[in-house]
Amino acid sequence: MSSKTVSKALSILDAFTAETPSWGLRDLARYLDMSHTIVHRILSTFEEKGYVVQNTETNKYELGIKFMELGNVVEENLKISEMIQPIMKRIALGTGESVVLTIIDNEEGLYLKIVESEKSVRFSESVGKRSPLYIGASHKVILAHLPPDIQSKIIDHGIENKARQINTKESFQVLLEFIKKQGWFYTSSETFEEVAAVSIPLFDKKNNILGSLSVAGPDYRLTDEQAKKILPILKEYQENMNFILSKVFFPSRRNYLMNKLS
Amino acid sequence: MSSKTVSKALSILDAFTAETPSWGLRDLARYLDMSHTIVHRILSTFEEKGYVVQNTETNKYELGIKFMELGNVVEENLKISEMIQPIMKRIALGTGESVVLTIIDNEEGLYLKIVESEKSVRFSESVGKRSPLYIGASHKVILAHLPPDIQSKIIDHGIENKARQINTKESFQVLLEFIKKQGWFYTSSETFEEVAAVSIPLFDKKNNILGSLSVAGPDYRLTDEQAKKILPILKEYQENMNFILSKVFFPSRRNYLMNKLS
DNA sequence: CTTTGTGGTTCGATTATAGAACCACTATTC
DNA sequence: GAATAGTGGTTCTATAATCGAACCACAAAG
Repeated sequence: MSSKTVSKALSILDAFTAETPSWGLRDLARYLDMSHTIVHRILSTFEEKGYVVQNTETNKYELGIKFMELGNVVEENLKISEMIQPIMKRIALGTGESVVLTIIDNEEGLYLKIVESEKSVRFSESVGKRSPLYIGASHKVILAHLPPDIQSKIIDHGIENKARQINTKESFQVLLEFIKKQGWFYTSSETFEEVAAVSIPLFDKKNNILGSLSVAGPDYRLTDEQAKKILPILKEYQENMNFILSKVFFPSRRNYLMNKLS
Repeated sequence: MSSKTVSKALSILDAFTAETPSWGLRDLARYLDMSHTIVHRILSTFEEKGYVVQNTETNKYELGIKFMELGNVVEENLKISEMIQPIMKRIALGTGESVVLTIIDNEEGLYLKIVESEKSVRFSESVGKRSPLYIGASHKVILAHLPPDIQSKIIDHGIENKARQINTKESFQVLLEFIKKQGWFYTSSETFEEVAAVSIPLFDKKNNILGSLSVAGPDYRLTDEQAKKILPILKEYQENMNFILSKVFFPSRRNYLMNKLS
């Protein structure tokens, strides 16, 4: 059994995103289809505890610095910066492009870490963004290694939302099979316009898919041919990343998706 | 009025720190002096919403990746990385030492951002750590610019906790006055053993203290004399930082401390 | 100066919560 | 190997916290 009140409180938190980082009380209540009274009470509690601040000029509510703290607790716990950063940095220097670590989290792909290239024109996106698994090389490479029943569910979801990446379910499944066999994938202008990426999958010790490692850059520079040249550099660090991620991602995290789908 | 249930839920979150990032159910309940039933119900809710994960091997609970996302929402909202990072990087390169941005948040000092030096021996601490305002250059420089009544309250708090930095209230107040007049401060082995730091205060447009900017390094390298050489580099960027932080920190954040103390 | 919008508050009827007592399980003790 | 003490997890009802219609006070717009 779970707590209704806490659940509502967390739904309120979920409303704060990079796109909508500040909310007026009544706006937020309408968006969540809740009474403004309860939203107000919960926000007051968050504010009391330092989790939310109210802009005194606009009266709008925003997430507090507390979340940076807690985010850091998670990051430290995962030891991401310590172990993975140096590898990603090396790949960024070796390829001259930005390097992206994507993981699978709750049916979606999540940019966990990005190390940017030194070049003035480079792929630069914000960590923490989620998107469905049928879009982009970094995500497709993950989807290709998921069990068929979960694949099927996610593809159906894509078809429902009329994803332009999917023609027919069958052709998409053939594509995924190809990606799985090839062991890497290249896309151009899928998730982001004019951005291309090469991705390889990352696994745990038992060969369960964990996420992917990608090199991303402007499509005029990161062409199909250039991607093939970059591939060996990526693959050079694949086992190393697998090893670290296996240690860092406890079974709990790995199974999270599976639990949700069962 | 605030919600008791949500308040309890947030107290549970507060228990997850860099030092204690994972908790067993009953341990946590004991620590919080709550019934394990309610802790369990709240944790289940957090888990359902992806805010907490349970390690399937140890059964212990940990904060979920969600907090990295929300932490990022806050960071994007504050535009810290975009605007402040380049300045701190320049100072780090110019001085060869790590650069620390500290802000005042709810009676305490909070390391908001650290750009590390390139040297192999360098000051390296985790962002998000809090400590009382009477310890260390970066914090004292903030305390020196707070209103007398708040200063007094914080010093009393330090005396209660037998802080070794404070001899008598009077002598400490004299020191703070000196720091305020001088406009900067240097300490060695205060917050961290063998670590020295030079700090300058940062203000908003109305000259309210917002935080401090520090250069920190090993005390054998960052001596008193070296600090004086570094000072001009720090001061060079002071107004620039003031300007950016004033824009970035809404009055809500600035007044947070004051509201709490009133 | 009425209307419609804020954010914030009040209070009683309703409903979700609290927590003792309970499993099922594991590890340790004697 | 029976007894004990520890896990995490669940059940159930008296009770206490929550919900939300109706209410401010205020601001902007018509």
